[in-house]
Amino acid sequence: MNRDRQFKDTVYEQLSRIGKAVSSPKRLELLDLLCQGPKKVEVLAKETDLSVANTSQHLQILRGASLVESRKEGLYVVYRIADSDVCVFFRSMRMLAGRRLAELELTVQRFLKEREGLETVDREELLERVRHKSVTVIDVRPPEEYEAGHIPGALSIPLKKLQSRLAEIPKDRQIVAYCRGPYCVLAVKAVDILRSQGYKAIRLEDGVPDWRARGFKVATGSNK
Amino acid sequence: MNRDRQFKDTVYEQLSRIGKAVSSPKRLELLDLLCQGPKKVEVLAKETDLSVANTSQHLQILRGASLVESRKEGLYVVYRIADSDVCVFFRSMRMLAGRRLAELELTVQRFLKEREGLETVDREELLERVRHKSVTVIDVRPPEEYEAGHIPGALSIPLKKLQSRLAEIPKDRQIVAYCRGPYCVLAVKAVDILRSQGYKAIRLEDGVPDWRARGFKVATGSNK
DNA sequence: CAAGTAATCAATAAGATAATAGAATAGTTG
DNA sequence: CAACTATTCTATTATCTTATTGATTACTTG
Repeated sequence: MNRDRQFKDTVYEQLSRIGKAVSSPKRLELLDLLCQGPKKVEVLAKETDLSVANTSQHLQILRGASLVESRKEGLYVVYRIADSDVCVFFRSMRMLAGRRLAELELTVQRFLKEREGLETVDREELLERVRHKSVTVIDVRPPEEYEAGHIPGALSIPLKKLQSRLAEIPKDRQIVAYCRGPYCVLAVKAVDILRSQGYKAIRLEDGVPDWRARGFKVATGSNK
Repeated sequence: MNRDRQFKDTVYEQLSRIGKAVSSPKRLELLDLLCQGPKKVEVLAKETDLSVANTSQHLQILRGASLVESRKEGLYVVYRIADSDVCVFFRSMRMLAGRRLAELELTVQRFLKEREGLETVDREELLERVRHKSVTVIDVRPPEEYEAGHIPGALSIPLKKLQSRLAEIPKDRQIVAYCRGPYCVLAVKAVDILRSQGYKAIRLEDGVPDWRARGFKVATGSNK
């Protein structure tokens, strides 16, 4: 029955290729970023605080596991998620971690929740309001990510430009800011800024992958 | 902006605990087995062809990632999945691998499919027949796994006992054998044996976790 | 076609991981 | 309470991983 053992070893060896790919914190960060849209190596390196060489190596490991693909575009190499299933998988991993790892919840509580004053908004309710456009939604991610996919009706106001573009935001309506997902800090900061300016602002934890996973439509392209 | 970096590092570090846990082939095999039901260390060691000491270590790593739990029961330590979400996650990983990794598909084709003569049964159709009990379903896993959860109406006939219990299986009906899932060899062997004895037997790729994931009921306990 | 740029490759050192074997522990049974 | 059993712990070795650095490749652009 040695043939069975060999078969099993090969099968689980293959499965573990996916596991190995997602066993490094930096590769998970890269994957999370790529779930927001395609990106050049340089950008990924900057976002993750890695050297370009190191980023490149991690990306090749992800590519080896068929989780991402790369294509030379002009002077740059652009990496992208190989299949939307990869984002679904990443999300299921993120949610499992969120539910099972107490330390993770704690880290987030300390960093994000304290700033928002632990506001308890009903998420489903908030999503409904976003869906029915009864609130002003702003997407504070970099513009390329907005273009790659955003919540329909959302305004693209990257965090970096927020201060200078406050005039575009109505002061009398409820503002909802979102970014890459529950572990992204952009929307948290946006809410900080908006509130200090007297806006009624709130953060939506979900990112575009979460929005999509709920079966809601995602818009692409610039808002002109 | 160093505080942000620290936060991100902590978050992805946490996420990677799950990734590290599923980055070893042997741990994946253990997880797959535990998704079939709770098991003693000894049994897990035998099933995976690992030494007991080595098995114990791997199990502790899985426990460190909160994927499994252990409890001393009499003379033995019994390990079990910590939460059914873990099986859902494992399944999503298995399916991602199945879809993305060509080598995996190839390995399975070579080992399993050739024996079944590459029979092309419509899986949905087969599941329907199993669901409506218009076929005789046999569960060829060890009895403990059957007791921990099985397809309603299935007969428990462990592969080891199949030869001696052929009399219990009606010869005029279609027989469907299932085991742990798509990468388990038990049902393949059962079908081999049954066919050689003149039965109209076929293998169902799905295991109990897949059955459950489709929203179908799972029965527990022995069949008396 | 030379200079410049983005990405990758190669070599290394530090650190983590896995299997093994033997010792130790905790609990059970005679 | 001594012998036994299942599991875990410890130490060791061999094997991977990761980050770093500097060199190299593949393109583009002047």
